[in-house]
Amino acid sequence: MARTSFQGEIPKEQIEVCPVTGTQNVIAGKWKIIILWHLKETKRFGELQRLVPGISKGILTSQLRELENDQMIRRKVYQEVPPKVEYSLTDAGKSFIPILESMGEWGKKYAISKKDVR
Amino acid sequence: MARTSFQGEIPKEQIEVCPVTGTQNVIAGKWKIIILWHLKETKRFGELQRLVPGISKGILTSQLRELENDQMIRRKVYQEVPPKVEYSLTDAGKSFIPILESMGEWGKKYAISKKDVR
DNA sequence: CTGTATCCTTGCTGATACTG
DNA sequence: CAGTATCAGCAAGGATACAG
Repeated sequence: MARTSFQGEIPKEQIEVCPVTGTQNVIAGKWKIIILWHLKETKRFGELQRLVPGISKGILTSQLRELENDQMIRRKVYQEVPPKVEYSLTDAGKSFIPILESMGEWGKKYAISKKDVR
Repeated sequence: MARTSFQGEIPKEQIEVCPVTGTQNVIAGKWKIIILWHLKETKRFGELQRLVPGISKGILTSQLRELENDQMIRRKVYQEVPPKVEYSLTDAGKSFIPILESMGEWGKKYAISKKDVR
């Protein structure tokens, strides 16, 4: 299968040169973009897991935690039994949605049917 | 150091749900965004290596090849001695620049000074 | 239901040496 | 100058079992 991943963090000097790097550091993570996409509407943990097929609870948790640390999403816990947790976008997260939309539009035009060529 | 990487490719089904995924598959790669950024102007291999501190020839080559396969950049070889190779953006690549600019703007506002918190 | 803890696997990154 | 080939290391992703 084609490789599209990356590992490690980009040095800070690069952020000066190319501010996009800072953004990249936030959205890097295999599922973060998809998660943000779905969180345009507030969703519960279980919903997210269902919406993102193939993701395990552990990974979903870690991605959510990182997004939370980056202040992209908010985590609201309802003290009930059974537990209920809702995730929603922060202002920063919301402000990123237009970029996701742009990326989606671009992807429809250019990124489809290019895979499996290598 | 904080982790921001990811590994593996996102399943195709997800592309239907979230077209951004296709875009993500193209720009994922530790240095691809920086490379595209610099390629707003045509550059030679050596220039790129100098502009992106810390990247090795091997990695730079592989990232360039993947971008080429994804038809984001064009590779022009001058049959000379010593060899000369120029890289430039394709139309698809150029059309992605505005998104990079948006990401840069967003990054300046939201992505700075959030690191090293985890 | 929503996690946490642990271990394992994958494969990208990066370095080095070599080539046209 | 612009690569290619090879190898090693390690971080991220993933699975499973357990917990509040």
